[in-house]
Amino acid sequence: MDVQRLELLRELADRGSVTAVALATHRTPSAVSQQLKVLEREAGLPLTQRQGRGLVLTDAGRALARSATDVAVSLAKATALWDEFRNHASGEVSLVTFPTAGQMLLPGVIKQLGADLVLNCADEDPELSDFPAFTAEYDIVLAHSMSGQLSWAGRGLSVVPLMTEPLDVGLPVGHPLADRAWVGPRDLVGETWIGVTDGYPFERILHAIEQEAGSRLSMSQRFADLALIESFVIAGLGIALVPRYTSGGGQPGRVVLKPLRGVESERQIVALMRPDRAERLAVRTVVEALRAEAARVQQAHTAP
Amino acid sequence: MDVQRLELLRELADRGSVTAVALATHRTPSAVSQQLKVLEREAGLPLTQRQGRGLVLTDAGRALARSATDVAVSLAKATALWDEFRNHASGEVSLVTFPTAGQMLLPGVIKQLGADLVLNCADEDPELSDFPAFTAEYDIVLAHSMSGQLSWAGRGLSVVPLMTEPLDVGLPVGHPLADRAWVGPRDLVGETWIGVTDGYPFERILHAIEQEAGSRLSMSQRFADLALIESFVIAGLGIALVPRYTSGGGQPGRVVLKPLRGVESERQIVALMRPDRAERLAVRTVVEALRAEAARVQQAHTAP
DNA sequence: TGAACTCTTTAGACTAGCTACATGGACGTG
DNA sequence: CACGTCCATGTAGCTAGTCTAAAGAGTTCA
Repeated sequence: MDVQRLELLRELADRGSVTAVALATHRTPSAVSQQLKVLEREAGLPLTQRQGRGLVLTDAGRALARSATDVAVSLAKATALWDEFRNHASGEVSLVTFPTAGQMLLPGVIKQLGADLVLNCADEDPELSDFPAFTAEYDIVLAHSMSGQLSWAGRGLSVVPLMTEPLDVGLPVGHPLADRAWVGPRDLVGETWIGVTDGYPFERILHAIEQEAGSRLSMSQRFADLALIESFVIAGLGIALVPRYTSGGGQPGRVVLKPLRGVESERQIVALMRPDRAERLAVRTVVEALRAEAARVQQAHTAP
Repeated sequence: MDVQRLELLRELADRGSVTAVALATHRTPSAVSQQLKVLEREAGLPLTQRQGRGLVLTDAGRALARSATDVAVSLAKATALWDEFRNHASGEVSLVTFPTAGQMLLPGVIKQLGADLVLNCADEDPELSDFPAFTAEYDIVLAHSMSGQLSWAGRGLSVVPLMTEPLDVGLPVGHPLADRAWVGPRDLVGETWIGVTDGYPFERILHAIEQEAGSRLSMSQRFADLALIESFVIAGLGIALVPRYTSGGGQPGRVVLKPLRGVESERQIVALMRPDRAERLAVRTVVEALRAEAARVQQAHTAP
């Protein structure tokens, strides 16, 4: 029984097609197909079956793929162990982030890391994204969710919480509410809102405000990009929900933030990983740096 | 990083020499040496070092070998899983026992097992043996110890308790104590004992009796083989400690057994295994059969 | 029906790991 | 102190397993 073949099965479970697995593992589809066939012959029972022009796993195949994860985890632990003996987090780590978290955390993280650890970052628009799917492609996926609502639980992924970021109400300078210490749902009725694109997680909070205030909010625009939203707020075209630590990325200091009370208004920022990749020393080092940086950012905002 | 190579390192940790590893894995010493060299180059740090004409592991090597066990365990779990899917415990299982346990349990166990599971048994004299060492060679090692005193704990082995067997005092027919319901340490002063070979675990109990009774026991002979001891008891040459369920293997019914009170007098019979081998479905099946048979034997002795 | 896509088959090349044999220290002995 | 023995390691060549490349077979969609 061979680990490489098991790994291939696991990749197939994650990626869903032989071609995708081949692409990901730098092989030809033929090689993958052959190896899966050998595995199946060794197992003595069908692990895959054709469906249309694609290939899907049988129950047995899925079960085996799941236990292949355990193998990968213990293997990763072993390599991590010897990396620790050399104290030297080797290799490259890839990471995807949604824009605001990247802007908030990554510059500080990269400064923390040593020269022999290369961190390759990319960003993806969060509205469109199925965060867990990215774990196949990247070592670390920075994801966000509303508090409590962990949509990716129970998928067999490692989840490391990094920070909880409050979502404030962003107002233009000179707005009637701008000299208040905080605002509540009832204060916000009648305002024009700059909303987020459908499916974006902030939406839930806007709905909660409507619920509390007992009337619908008027939504003039829908954007995904925070800097764009802020520019509209600054121009006096409406108010918006804005993550507290990330605000001001575009034009610093020109949006007035007011804490929102009466509605739970915060987002969780977490790192999502495949369990085996989470064991790599290099990955663990980056995650630790992310946590440290997140704590630093949070500290910097609460201290003054 | 390759699992096979890790496995080799683990074997080296267990067996202590390249030649032994080669022998055990059906390879030439050269092949083993080459693979270890590759592993060392991959690891980037020395895993072994020469000592005299042999080879010993460095600290890093030992640590890595330990984590190799985890890999082997998860791999064994995976193969066990697919054996379960076929419901078919495949292959051969090897087992060593000390004579009395074998006589008590093995015939019943082998009857329980299906035809497609081959159980290869061997026996070893317990007095001489370092039980854990046998786990390198055999899948299952039947071992015994006095209650509580588990000499093999913490060596990273799987231990499955099978039964606790009382150790009674064996008397010849017509002995003055033969009509008593039980005997205590003070009853035994002045008797001539047939003892066990030095280092044999029963010895502890004899010492405890001496302690309780406050005088030394006179020990006329020292044997390892139970049938031999019993033949001496039957001949009226002395009395002896005899495991209750195993007694009478030679000449049934001619030794009178009396429970011993006032001194804890029992032995634990356990199955010892390497953790990875313990995961194999075939091995688990045999262990289960052993437990069932042990329970049956114990039942048969307590019911009437 | 044919174009596009996916998996599989086949044939051939390459490479990793094995054996066989030779080499070089370390230990024990006459 | 030289000799045989034991153990690990180099070297050369072979084999088996795994890859690529190219053709084939089945499915989907226009």
